Formats: sequence, structure tokens, C-alpha cells
Amino acid sequence: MEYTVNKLAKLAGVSSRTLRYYDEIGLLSPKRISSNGYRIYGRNEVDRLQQILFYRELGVSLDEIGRIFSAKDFDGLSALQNHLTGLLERREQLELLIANVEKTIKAMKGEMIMSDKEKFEGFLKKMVDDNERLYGEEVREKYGEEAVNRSNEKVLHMSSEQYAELEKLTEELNETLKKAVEQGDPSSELAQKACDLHRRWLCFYWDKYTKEAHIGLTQMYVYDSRFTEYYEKIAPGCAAFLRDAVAIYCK
Amino acid sequence: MEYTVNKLAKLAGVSSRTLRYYDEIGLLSPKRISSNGYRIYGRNEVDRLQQILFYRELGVSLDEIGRIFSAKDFDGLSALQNHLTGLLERREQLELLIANVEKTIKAMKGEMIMSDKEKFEGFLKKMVDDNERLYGEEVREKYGEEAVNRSNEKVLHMSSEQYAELEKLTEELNETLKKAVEQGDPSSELAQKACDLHRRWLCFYWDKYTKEAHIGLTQMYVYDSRFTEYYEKIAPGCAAFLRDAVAIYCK
DNA sequence: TTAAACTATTACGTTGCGTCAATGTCAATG
DNA sequence: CATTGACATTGACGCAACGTAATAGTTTAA
Repeated sequence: MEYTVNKLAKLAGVSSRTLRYYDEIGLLSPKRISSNGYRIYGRNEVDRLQQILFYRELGVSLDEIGRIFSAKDFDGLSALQNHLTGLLERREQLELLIANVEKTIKAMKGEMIMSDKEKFEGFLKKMVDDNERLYGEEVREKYGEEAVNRSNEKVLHMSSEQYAELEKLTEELNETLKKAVEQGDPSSELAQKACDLHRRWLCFYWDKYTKEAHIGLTQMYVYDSRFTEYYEKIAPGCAAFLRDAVAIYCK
Repeated sequence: MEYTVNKLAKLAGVSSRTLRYYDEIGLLSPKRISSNGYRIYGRNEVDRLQQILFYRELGVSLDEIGRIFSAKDFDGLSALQNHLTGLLERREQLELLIANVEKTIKAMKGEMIMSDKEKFEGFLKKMVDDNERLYGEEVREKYGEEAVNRSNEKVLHMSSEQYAELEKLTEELNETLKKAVEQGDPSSELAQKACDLHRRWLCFYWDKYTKEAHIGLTQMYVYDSRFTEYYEKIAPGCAAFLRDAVAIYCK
């Protein structure tokens, strides 16, 4: 009932490096070291390793696992309860992150739809194809057909629903923006009005508006030729102008 | 319009160390280095930093941000779309983790309820008090009163609902286990039957049974005195016996 | 006997900085 | 003018949990 590193590693489905690491940090030491320097593990060590892996699978850090074991009164239940609290917190943060990314994507797509519907549809198609090539099978297996399709169709669907209102706002924004650029001053009242229209335009897509995102987005317009071109058609240097104006608007 | 590290750092709300790091990895280099060796940033750098922070807030890694910028055709939208895929994957993994932790906690609590209701209620009370002391205010602020109470009451609620059936199964399990221990062979047919009963017992709490979790849990019984004591009352050395039997059962 | 298979230690790489430590520079004050 | 305090520089370690060599000694099977 004695095991060398690789024996135990294979038995437990981990790498030998992992075992040596656990030895190094004092989480799982071998029963003894044989005369040739080899690590020899016994029954107790197998058990302890199982326990370690049990918690590890649940996402508990090795550090905490160590503390669970070394606590005088072993209480895995309390440990898991605390661990769960951390996990729930992480989930909440992740949800927030996802929501933000999604709303940003939504806004950018909305912008593209406004700027050039045909071009956008071409882009969307390419996007879908790329996803298909890269993740298609995987994703389809994981989430099922309709999830993929749903996510791909959502944008176009939304655009057709609210197209009219959005278009009106866009028109007003573009006009205001054009006049403001002609005046040439990003801090002018007209320019700031354009910023406000742009904000309202964004709120069409965003559930929650933040200054930071507004600044970041307009700055991006300057770097992404698809957006720059669109604004260029409204007025020369328009994207940069809007960026400057929004920077002031949000200050 | 020129900034030294700290000026820019304060302007953008990051640390100077961050800026030096970004310089180090080539993500954001200063416009020039002044004669005294100081980093001097200009307008372009401010913009670029804003962009970096925009993506960083969305959880994009610095490495990827760098690639977004260095790509010949800047395409933040596609980048975000890909990034979102990763985030969704992470969320799914986190959900799985949480579900597993929750079901494990559930099972352990179930075990305690069976073993000694009074003791368990004492434990629950202590648990709640601990949480109160440690996270009480925070958690209450975050999730609201009822979320805390709900999570604390859930277990007891469940136990009262299904107590009868569970008790019957428990009785059968305990009897079988007792006989099996008397025989003394964890690989015996009776012992394996007990394992199967224990599995069914677990399935009362778990939505999804896995061998690994079964092994891990029974092994934990040996380490946690609350469980060991309970099984000890059924038969001497019972927890260890069950662990050994389950190890065989799951092989 | 020799080569394959297994063991060991040492140490760098990963991510995004925080945090010293030692040292140099600048602006203002006594 | 010298000192002091604020700000600048370059290292370099530390974190989490190993993966991945590189180098060298040991055991085992052909």
C-alpha cells in the first residue's frame, strides 16, 4: 500500500508536479522519504489527497484547504459556507461585467446600423461566420441551436422594432453635430447639446449610462474606421470633435 | 498639455506603478523621456490610456488590449464580441461550481439534521451568528434582509417537509450499515448495499450524483467529529467502514 | 549491460500590479 | 544656500497553482 509520486498521481488523476508542489507548500507531505530520496506515500496520504481534491474541485484555494485541515476542530461545512459567500460575490461581479460588455456591444452595433445598414449586415454576417468557424460546433453543442441563433438575430430584431424613433433622434443628433462642428468649438453650447443628444441616443441601447463608457465609446469612434467614416460624412473631423466635446460634457 | 506619471495617474485614476508597468510591457509608452529621465506623456497618450481603461473595465486582459490596438484594422467590436464569449463561458463554469458547493452543503446539513436535530440547530444558529458578525451588515446591505433570512431558513424548511421519507430511508441505511460493520468486510454484498442506500440518501439532497463527491463526502465524515460521532453510535468504526465501502462502491 | 523509465532539485513563466528599497531630482522654505 | 519633502527612477520580490524544461542520479526491464 505504498506509492511513489507517479503511482499516486495516476491513482488520483493529478500530475506528479502537483504532488511535489503540495509537498513544497506543506499541504501534503509523503509518509517518508526512502533512502534514495524518493517520496513514499501511504494510505493516510491517499485519503488526505482525496480530501484536498474534493475541496479543490469546489474551487477552494489550497491555502484555505490547508487551513481547514489544520484547524483544531475540523469543520468542512462552515468552510464551504464561507466559500460559497465568496463564490456568490464573484458571480455578481461577473454578471455586472457581462451586462456592461453586452450593453457596449449593443450600442456599437446600433451605431453601425444607423451608419450603414448594408455594411452592418455584411459585418454581422462575417461575425457570425467567424463565430461559426471558431466556436460553432462547440457552442452549438453546449448551448444548443436556438441559443446561437437567438443571439445572432437579437440585434437585427431590435433594430427593426425601434428603427423609426431611433432614426428621428439620429437625424437630430447629426444635424446638431454638423452645425457644432462648423462652429468649431467642442465646448460650445451647441456641441454640448449634441453630446446630450448622443447620450440620449446611447440610452436607447444602454440600460445604464456611465460617463466612463460614454468617453470610451466616443474615443473608440476615432480609432475604428467604420465609425470614423460614418461621422466623416456628417462633417469633416466629426468623430474627433465629438470625442472632445464628450470629454468636456462628462467632466 | 504634458504630464508626468503622477499627473497622468491622478487624471486617469490609476497608480503610477500601473503606468510604469504599461510602459514596461509596451502597452503605453510615454511620448518622450525628459533629460532627467522622467516619463512625459502627451495628449495622444491620455487618449490611448482612456481606451485601455475602457477595455480593462470590461475585463479584457492587457495582452488582448494590446493586440486590439496593434491589429492593422482596429476592430473593438469584434474584440468585445469574442471577449463576451469568454465571459459567458466563465459564468457557466462559475454556475456549475456554485451548484456543486450548494448541493454539498445541502447534503452535509441533511446529514446533520438526521444525526442530531438539536445539535444541528445549535450549529445553524452559530453559523448564522458567525455570518452576522463577519458579513452581516455588508451582506444585508448588499442583498437585503430577506435574502439573508431566506438562505438561513431554507434548510430547516426543507427538513420539515421531507422528514418522514428521509427518516425511513435513514433507518434502513443505518440498519444495513450496522449489520455490514458487524460482518467487517467493506466489499461484502451487504456493505455495498449500504453504499447504495447511502447514495439514494444523498440523492435526496443532490440533484446530480457524482462518484467523486460521494467519496469525498464519506471521507470527510471520518475527519469531522460531528459526523464521526453520529456514525459511531450506529456501530464502532462505522464512518471509516463506510468510507472504505464507498471507495470500493465507486471504483 | 545498456537503455528506458522514473526519481530528484532548481528555476523560470504565467497576470497585473502592490509594495518596499535604494537612489536621484525638483521646488520651496528657513 | 542648505535642507527638506515631494516626486522621479530602476530593480526586485510576492501572489496562485502549477506547467515546462533542464540537468542529473536511480531503478528496472530487455
